[in-house]
Amino acid sequence: MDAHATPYETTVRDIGTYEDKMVTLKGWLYNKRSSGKIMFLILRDGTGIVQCVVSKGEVGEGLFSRLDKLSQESSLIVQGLVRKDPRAPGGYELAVTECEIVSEAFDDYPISLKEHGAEFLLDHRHLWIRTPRQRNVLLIRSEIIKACRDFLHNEGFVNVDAPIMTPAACEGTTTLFPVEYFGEQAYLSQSGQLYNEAAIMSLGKVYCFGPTFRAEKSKTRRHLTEFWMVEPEAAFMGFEEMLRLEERMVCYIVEHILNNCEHLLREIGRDVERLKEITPPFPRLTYTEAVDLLRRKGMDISWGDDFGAPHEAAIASEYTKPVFVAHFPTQIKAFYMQPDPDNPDTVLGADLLAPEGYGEIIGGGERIHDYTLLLERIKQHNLPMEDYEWYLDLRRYGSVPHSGFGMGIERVVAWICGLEHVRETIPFPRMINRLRP
RNA sequence: UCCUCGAUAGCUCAAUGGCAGAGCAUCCGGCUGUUAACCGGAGGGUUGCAGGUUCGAGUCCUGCUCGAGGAGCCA
Repeated sequence: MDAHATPYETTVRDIGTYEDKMVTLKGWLYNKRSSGKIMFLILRDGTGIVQCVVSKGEVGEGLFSRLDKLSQESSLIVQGLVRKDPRAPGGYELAVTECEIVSEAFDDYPISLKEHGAEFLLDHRHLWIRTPRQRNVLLIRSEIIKACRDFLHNEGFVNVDAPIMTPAACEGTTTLFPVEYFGEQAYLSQSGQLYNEAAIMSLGKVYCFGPTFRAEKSKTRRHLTEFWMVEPEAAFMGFEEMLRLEERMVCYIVEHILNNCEHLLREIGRDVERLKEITPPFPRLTYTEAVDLLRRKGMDISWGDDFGAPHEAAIASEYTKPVFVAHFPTQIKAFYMQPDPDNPDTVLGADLLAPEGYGEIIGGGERIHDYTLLLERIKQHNLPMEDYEWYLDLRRYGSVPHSGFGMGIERVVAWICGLEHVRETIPFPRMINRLRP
């Protein structure tokens, strides 16, 4: 192939299929290493990173010196010959014949290839996401979301989306973000569950997938104020059936990521062998068994206490797979939880705790379907009756047993990627003291 | 809201109460196979803010601001 042939337009990902052919690549200058007469431009294009070799003899004095002055993150259209070379990272490199500088970047690009602190990186999140590691995490997030949707559609679930602006608390527990709504007080949604319960009476099996908002002043590596949740809900689905659905869904996601993103995981240093152990069935504990386990481990907890983060961590550390903790005491759970017929002091609710210290990734359960009992619980919890009339309608007109759960996407991404903090799992994290960029 | 820790060059960090420094980045120069390239040179500072102790404070004390980790709450 001679250098004057019309080049193929391609991407770094596919460059191997164009060995010894002329191609053009469009991207950004990630790094540059330069010698007197030979220069290495490290180009990234969104699909990968490739080394472009520029020799003064090949491109001439003029282009060589212009490229030699090029600043980090300048945008380029590079033309050259694809060569296989063991010295090149990735195995292939581009022998540059021509290069068009699309836009020369200012020479003070803040993200260097050296280490930076969390605050600095978050202040520059709009640029930080260009780095290979952040790109990989966002790609894996995208694939996890795709896997959730594929799985649920394969299982016959219909996507219905719940409103973001709502008149009242879903559970009346966590702090909500207030929004002024034409003179009325509204709140950003903290869950789509109640609306899902309406939708299943129309469609049978549904899920919503959207952002949720909690104004809690949490300052931990597991919390965001704006996070994404997938919430499946199904009519006639019992508690046991729901647990098996959760198990299949988590395994499907992990399998999808191992099949499609294993190289991305390895690049960011994830031990993929730990993920290969994620197969059904998941271990199960009742709340009562979990309390016994914690007491045997010397922790100070009594039956009826809610679990804190250290308790969850202690339970999860006993297993290499996610573990269900089920049948919590009624008094520490939400008003809509269905009592366990075998033990009315507990509910048909379960949390799924991820391994390796990532904590709760799913919370769910069977909902109360009896009108009288639900009415009683709404009164017990002092919830504003007028806001729940429509919810009670669902029990007045053809109520059926039903169950559902919510899975926090960022926590799943953090677990699968093996990240220290959920702030890296979402393009632009919102936290207690971070609204920008 | 509480507990713990921190804040020094654009970035990451060092400096026994005694001259404010290094690496990277930037700019200038050198180098034909670099791998977070390397070598030489230059510029770059209200040590978070306000007080205090001291002959002398980046360093010690008080208050404040901002941040990090954790708790509570949760997915």
